[in-house]
Amino acid sequence: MPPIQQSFFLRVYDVVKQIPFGRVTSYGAIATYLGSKGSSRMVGWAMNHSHTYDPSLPAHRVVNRNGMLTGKHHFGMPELMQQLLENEGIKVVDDCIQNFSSHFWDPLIELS
DNA sequence: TGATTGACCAACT
DNA sequence: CAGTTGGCCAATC
Repeated sequence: MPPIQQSFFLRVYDVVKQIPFGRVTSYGAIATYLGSKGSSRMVGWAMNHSHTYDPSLPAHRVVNRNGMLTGKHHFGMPELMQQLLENEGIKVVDDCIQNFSSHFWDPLIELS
């Protein structure tokens, strides 16, 4: 799939949309896939307004590099993010995804 | 129109 | 070993 030659923003959304069910990825992985690992902060910012652009974006499948649900507080209800992840078969304990490596979905590999 | 910030990450002190 | 800093891009103050 040819990468969308749009703003950083839209490319982030494009990647997030392609995250498979029951899988998760990290901000840094997305940023690296887009070519700039330094812009991982941007990814987070983009997700902040993700619902404004497209409410259907699976933002709950994007966590930080440690598998910690740092952005859970942005889902309206902090419990919602964990709820959605567990609904996909992902175990979350203390805001951390258990067996994170197994659920990790790397756009660098999967979208190569 | 400059300065600040943001759901991050890695490197450096 | 923990706290700080630089980096990246876009939006808000």
